[in-house]
Amino acid sequence: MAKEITPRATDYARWYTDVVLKSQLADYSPVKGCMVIRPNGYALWENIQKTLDGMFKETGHVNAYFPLFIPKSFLAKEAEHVEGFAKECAIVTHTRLKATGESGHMSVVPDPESALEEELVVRPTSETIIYSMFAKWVQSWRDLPILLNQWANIVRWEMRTRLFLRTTEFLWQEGHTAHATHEEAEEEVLRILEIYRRFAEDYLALPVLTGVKTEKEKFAGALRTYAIEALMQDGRALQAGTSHDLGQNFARAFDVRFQAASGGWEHVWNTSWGVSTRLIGAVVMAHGDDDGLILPPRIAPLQAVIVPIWRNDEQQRETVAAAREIEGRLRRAGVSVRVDDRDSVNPGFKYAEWELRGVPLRLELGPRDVASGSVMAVSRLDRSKTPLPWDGLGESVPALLEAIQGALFERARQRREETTRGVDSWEAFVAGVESGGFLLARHCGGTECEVQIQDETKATVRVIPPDRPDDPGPCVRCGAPAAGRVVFARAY
RNA sequence: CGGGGCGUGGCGCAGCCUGGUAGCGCACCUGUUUUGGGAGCAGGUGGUCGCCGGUUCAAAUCCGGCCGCCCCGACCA
Repeated sequence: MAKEITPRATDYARWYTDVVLKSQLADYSPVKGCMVIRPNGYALWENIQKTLDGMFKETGHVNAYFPLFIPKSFLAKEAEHVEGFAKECAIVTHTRLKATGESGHMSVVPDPESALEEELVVRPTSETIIYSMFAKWVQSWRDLPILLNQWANIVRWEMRTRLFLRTTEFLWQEGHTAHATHEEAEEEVLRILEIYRRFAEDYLALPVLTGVKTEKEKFAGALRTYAIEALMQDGRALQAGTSHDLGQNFARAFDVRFQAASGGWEHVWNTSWGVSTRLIGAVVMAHGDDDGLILPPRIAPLQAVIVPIWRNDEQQRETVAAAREIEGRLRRAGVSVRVDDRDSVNPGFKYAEWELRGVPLRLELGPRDVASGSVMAVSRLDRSKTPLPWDGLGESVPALLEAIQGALFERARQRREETTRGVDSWEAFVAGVESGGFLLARHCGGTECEVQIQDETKATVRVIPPDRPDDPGPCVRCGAPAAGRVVFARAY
């Protein structure tokens, strides 16, 4: 049929692209590297936003909005930050176009008269512009902490892009805070990391490892970067969220100072943290199958679809009426549900279409079910069927949805457990990288050695686990003494 | 930036080598029979063949130039 999806086993990358396009999460745009997030995809993002936004607000954060354009000079103020982002900034040089050419061959070019005195960078991230404002707003220790978040779009001119996982423009949230002490900032960074972990696991059903990034992998300008790392079905890791302890690096660059209770002037301690629309890609890759998306019920825009089935006009009236009645009950029970009563396609087509879109639960309602006062619930996970009596649907359906949520997480967790293992020799390491998954290996901590490993195997240190047990031994690559193990994998 | 592939109805492709009425599948429209796993039959709509130029009586096809996109690598959430 027209909706064929490349099987995962044939070509995982193509499978991913097929699923994203065919389930109508997104489409390619006329501009290279950019994508259109279609209603199916945007609804997912809205659910992600709603939940995370609530978690941020519960922990005292407030939303604000800073401009898209940043003075070019700002990017140069923090040494490591320039290094990290200079190569991928879009830059605005003119403020208007002018028409050229003759009729029939008209074109537009930047009007040389309108060249900007100071060119503007389209934000690749907002530390610089936000901390320039903090400098203005902070005077006293009483002004701290500042706990801000913004929902925004940003632009990073990457060389190679992939739907949701890496696009030129993407949507994200970026939290930015300022604190009086390093301890307080570090607490904040860990609080957010925990929010990310909880969100990934409890809502996206994505088991994640948390930990610290190495010097090589940390955010440009940070003292230290924490991250959550998820594992995709093909055995590659995906960084799903980061939380940075920025120390006083930006505070010094932008002169964000406050007068302490003791009277002296001190620089603030900043943190920044973010997750992006990449999370949608993570959900697709972690849970989907050869029939399409599988969405975790807690963030699925549509949790259940009711498919009435009929053979004649009378049955059609009967089953559709019953479907509407059930739809009403489920809505009152807080379930996101709709009836698919289209007469233009047959039930089999509807099954395939809703499976492609990842709706967790299908409720089939034919004459037999109407006669018995029940519906046939079919799980998107494994197509297992459960007949449910109409009485009690307000409880049985939410219970089934929760069961699917749990099973989805458990399945992903098992996949990770099965492909997470310790390796001690370089041979085992190389072979392990090839077969995918997380490798627990000793590493000396040297950046050069880490680069060497990446060059040779494409694997990188994903995280250094927190509170890792002492497990001294030789570095898996260079043999130098290592205190313990870190997590390696090939990553997206 | 390096390597590979591709631009032909909405989508996926054939035709190009060897120039001569633009074709197939899906989708779409109409009718009809269907409807518990992607329906059958009949009839239909829709294309300046990526763009510019050249050769020729004649170009989707041959030649030159340009543009764009996708995939693989280095950079990255």
